Amino acid sequence: MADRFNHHTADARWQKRWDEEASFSADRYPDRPKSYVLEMFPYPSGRIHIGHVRNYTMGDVLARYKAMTGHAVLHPMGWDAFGMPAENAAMEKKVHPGTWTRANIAHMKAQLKRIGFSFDWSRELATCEPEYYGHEQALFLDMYAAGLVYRKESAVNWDPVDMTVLANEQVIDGKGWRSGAPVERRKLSQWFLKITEFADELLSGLDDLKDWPDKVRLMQSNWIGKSQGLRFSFDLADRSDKVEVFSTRPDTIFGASFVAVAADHPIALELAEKDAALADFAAECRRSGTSAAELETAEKKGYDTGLKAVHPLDPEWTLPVYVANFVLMDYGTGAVFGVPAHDQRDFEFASKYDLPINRVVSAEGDAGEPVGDSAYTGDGSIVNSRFLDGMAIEDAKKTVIDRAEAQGWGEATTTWRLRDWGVSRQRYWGTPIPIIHCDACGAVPVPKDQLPIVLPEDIDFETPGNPLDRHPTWSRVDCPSCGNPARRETDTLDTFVDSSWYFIRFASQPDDKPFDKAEAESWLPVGQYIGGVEHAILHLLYARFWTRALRHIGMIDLAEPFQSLFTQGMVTHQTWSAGDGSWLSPDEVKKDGADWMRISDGTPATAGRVEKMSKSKKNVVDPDAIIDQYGADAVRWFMLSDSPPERDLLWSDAGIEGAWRFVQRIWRLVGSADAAQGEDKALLRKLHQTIAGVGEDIEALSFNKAVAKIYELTNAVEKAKPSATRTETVRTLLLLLSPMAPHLAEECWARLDQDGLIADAPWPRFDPALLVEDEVTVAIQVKGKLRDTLTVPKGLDKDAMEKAALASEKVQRSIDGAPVRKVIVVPDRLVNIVL
RNA sequence: GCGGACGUGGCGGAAUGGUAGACGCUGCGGACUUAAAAUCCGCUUGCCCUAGGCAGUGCGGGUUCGAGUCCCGCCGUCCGCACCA
Repeated sequence: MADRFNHHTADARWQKRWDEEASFSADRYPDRPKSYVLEMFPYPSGRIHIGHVRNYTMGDVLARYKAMTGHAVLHPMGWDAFGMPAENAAMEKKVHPGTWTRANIAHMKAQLKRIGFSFDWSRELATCEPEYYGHEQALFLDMYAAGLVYRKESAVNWDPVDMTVLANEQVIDGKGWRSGAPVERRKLSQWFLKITEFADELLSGLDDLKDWPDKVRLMQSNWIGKSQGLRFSFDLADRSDKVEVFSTRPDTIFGASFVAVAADHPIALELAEKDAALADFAAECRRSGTSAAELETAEKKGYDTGLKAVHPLDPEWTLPVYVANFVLMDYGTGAVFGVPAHDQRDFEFASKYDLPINRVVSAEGDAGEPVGDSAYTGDGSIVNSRFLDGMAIEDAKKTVIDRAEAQGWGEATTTWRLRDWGVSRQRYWGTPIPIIHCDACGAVPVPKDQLPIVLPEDIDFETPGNPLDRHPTWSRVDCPSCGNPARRETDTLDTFVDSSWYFIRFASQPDDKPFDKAEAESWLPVGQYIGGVEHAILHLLYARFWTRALRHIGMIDLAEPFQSLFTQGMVTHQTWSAGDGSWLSPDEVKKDGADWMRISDGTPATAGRVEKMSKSKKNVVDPDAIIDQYGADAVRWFMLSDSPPERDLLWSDAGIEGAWRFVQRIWRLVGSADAAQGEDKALLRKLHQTIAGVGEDIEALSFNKAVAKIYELTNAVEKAKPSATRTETVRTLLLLLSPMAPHLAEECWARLDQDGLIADAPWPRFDPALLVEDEVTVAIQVKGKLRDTLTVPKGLDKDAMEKAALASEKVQRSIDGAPVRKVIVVPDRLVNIVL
């Protein structure tokens, strides 16, 4: 028997066995309780990276554990295969997006197989195939019929040189990433899903998601942004029309010092026709991207229209009306009133244009003096506000709203930060929207029997813009309604639509419909969903909405798709750079004494910060190379060790080598097993404590703690003398680590002549009676400082503990004759003597 | 700018308000070896260093018999911000 675990032969041997026996088929045990374990499916970018490995290893441990604890497990894998990178590759490498994507999928699938994940590959899917997106088109049409889909004008980033729509990430410092031309905001007619109709239930539904991280629920709640406020109109002096605004702070209405409208507000547009300077300013406002981060970090600018708005509570009081770049027509009413003393953005604006800063909320204990160099946004009571003076903020809000409603100039309104979901993309590599535009009939849904609407293959990426739009024949069709020549919709769907229901298709994949209701419901909701925290809002909110929309149209009886959510951290790595500032990859550098040098020419290299692994910084490691060298199990083990899974994991060579050593240690330990007799009580207790602890830790996804416990048990076995207990402990240890290091466990299991696959073995049981220790070590403190520890029988009563503590010589020395004022005793824990 | 999180030895981290540093890594010393690798044993928060003591969980306050943990205020880092996925 070799004295080393040979991962080259063992990994492949057991992967083949699992395949042959369909060990991970979801249909294998139809009578068992069902468990659905899902990791967020990857975008097929070309190669698996370590972040994927970490994500799927966590899911795999849970899936294997669930199988061992008697569940039928659905653990599928697929590909989020539509999206921009394929189009970029098409432009740069002159390869068709489909060819590129499918080649990437084949490569990445082979990579995943080498790691031994327990995926049921028979359910694999790729969103770029008509077998998937055709069903998505059917669902879109059902939602259209149910009134959940509509069209409206909405702004996009427009590159005037490339004549193309840009994604936010393609806008760099306000310029197109390829052309370098300043980006403009341009309005296009686009398709929207009515997610706002579900805003209330998406918000209240968060309360039921008890197994989601609080931070994700809070982020979603803030994103949905329900707020109660006052909607009212300012009369305009010398004009007959009004400006309608909404405010969540009507209590500060006497602190208002200006009104601001969006550059696209009807009043701004009208005035700009006669005011060239305003027209210039509005054009400048439009010369920026559409992203919120960009708009809100831009310098606040405004243009005084000369109009005056009349204060609703004082006809003598007028406010200047500005056009401002931070007010957007898409949000609320496209107009706001500014209260500089109590809103930081308004404060900056007022400071710049020399507008009054009237304090109307005073903090506890101040007299309401003017605010200093920033707005006051805290709690307090109302001042300088006539009939509101002295009220608390909430009372003042209610008073103003009541008066507005009584006097008829405004009304209480609930508004949402959440906006409807714009799903139109002016791109080729996405799901075609199954709509036909007819001059006579308008937008006509494609009849379902004509689905799928398949993307044309003969496209060209030589000229920028949407290839579907430029295709000579694809969009030319007859109207399904009147038969006259008409035109296909050439926008495709946001890829977030694809990922909003893939977890349902995994559970049920008939040919003739998106999924079978009963079969899907038998698996859903997903028991445990695992993915990156970067998806905390958009993907997860869209998937929650889509599921509710499916329920709304009667497709599935389910509100929440993901019962439990876990967001894992990133994988980070040291960075290195050369003298000229360019990044160096880990295999381009080596240690030179205390410093680093470049291997190629011996010039010094600088070790930089630890950062998220990324191609651009070259601090990536290639899973293939690592698996070749150390084997799948060492990589898996390292992914689970040390770092808590929700935090970032630092990749290091020392770490993976440590994991590899552990694999070999287990191999040697199994080789040392013998047929000795006799019981080892201490080891038996340790074993049962470990069985209980590891099970708990895996269920809580605290893999690093489970790993630490397995290390402790391994240490204990190695030190133990031969006994029947020791032999049994080695065998059980294999079961405990089999979800994490399955190839090693199978190989050792066979080496011990155990029957069958360890993947099919049941999880070991523990005896609760064996978990309890007879003796405990208690801390003895004097004035809160540790002075001694005592070992006492478990459950010793308080008086006896106090007596034992006072009997300690070290304690008496610390007390030094001072009178004891009080003694605090926590049974089985500590004694604190207070002087 | 707005929203959310995180911060503990040389490093990753552990710790129901109750012995801070489990477990792993690194480093140092030792055993084995002709030698090396592998393996095994010991030490590894800092300071004063003798039994022992003092300080210590990003910084500054507070609550408590007792705070890494709870509260208030800072600083730093990371994630998201609706067309990256």
